[in-house]
Amino acid sequence: MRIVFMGTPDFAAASLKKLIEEKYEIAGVFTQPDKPRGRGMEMSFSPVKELALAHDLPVFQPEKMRDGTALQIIKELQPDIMVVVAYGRILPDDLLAVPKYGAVNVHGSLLPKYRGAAPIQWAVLNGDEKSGVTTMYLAHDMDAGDIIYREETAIGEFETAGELFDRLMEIGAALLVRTLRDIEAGTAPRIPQDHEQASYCKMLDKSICPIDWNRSPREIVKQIYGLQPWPVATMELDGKTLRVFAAAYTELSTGKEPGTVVRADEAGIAMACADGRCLLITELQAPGKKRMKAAEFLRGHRIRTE
RNA sequence: CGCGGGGUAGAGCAGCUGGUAGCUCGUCGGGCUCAUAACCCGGAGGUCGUUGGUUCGAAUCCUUCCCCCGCAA
Repeated sequence: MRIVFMGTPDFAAASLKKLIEEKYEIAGVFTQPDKPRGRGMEMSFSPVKELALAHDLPVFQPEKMRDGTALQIIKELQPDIMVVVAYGRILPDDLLAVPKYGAVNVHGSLLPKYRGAAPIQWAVLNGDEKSGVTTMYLAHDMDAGDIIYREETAIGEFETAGELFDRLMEIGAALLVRTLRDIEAGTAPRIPQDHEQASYCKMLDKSICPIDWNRSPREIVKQIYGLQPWPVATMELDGKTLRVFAAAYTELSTGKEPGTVVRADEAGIAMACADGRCLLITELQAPGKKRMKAAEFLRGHRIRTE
């Protein structure tokens, strides 16, 4: 199997790494163009590019997918199949049609649920009990191709999207290998998606960070853990915006308005939520500071409780 | 030179309109109590990130560099 791999972030790099370990022939690697990023705006390579370079694989970073250059490159590389994992680009149909076996994709959700940009985070944000990975053939519509394999995994009550991400990318890498093996052997299934059941998720942005204390403790917990490592849930306290990293349930109840600080001690900062229930904030970060336990934060910050 | 915040005792912070370093917690010793993350008394612990400068004198003003953090991607 001669493969052209397309991907950009860590999630994709995990799959590429697996393919390399499994001795697949990688004809070329596509990844997003280098961009200045990080503090100081220094140029940096994508995780996929770093990995590809470390293994002397040819790297391609076309700015545009539809001006013919990408198609030309693919044709010259003559892949049997294309593997696309979180590449960050919509691929034109003529490109997908080049390889004999077409193009397969690893997606971080149990399709047809959560098509789109941030499926893993949304599974956590919505409080789902389980998530998973799907391998499928790429089709014209985003994440709508025929399913090959799916593998489920349970989501921990206090698992962050980042942690689930790490788990799914390993599961995805293994599932990808199995998928490729069976495609080559001709035994891979091809199951059309039930488009009626499809749901789409939006890309995350900071507008969903502020915590709405009128929601239930569990909804807020899921918001806190689903928005890590980025963009991180926030709360207002003494006019400052604190980033919230961890919370715990508590039996404490109150008659106070949602958003009121009910108690602040070693255990954490108890905030009033919906229906008189409370949520204990246990780890946070103040502007310009690093993240710390609520108990540590309280040593230097007097908080009024009501 | 992308923008901004910060580096003060083990931890979290105050002091920063210049004049011999302070608070909370922890820690150590003692006391009190049937008892407690309780309370009281006392102690230890700091080259105030680094370099140079201004000054009679700098944590506090200016300068060099290092590190941490947020925005932006």
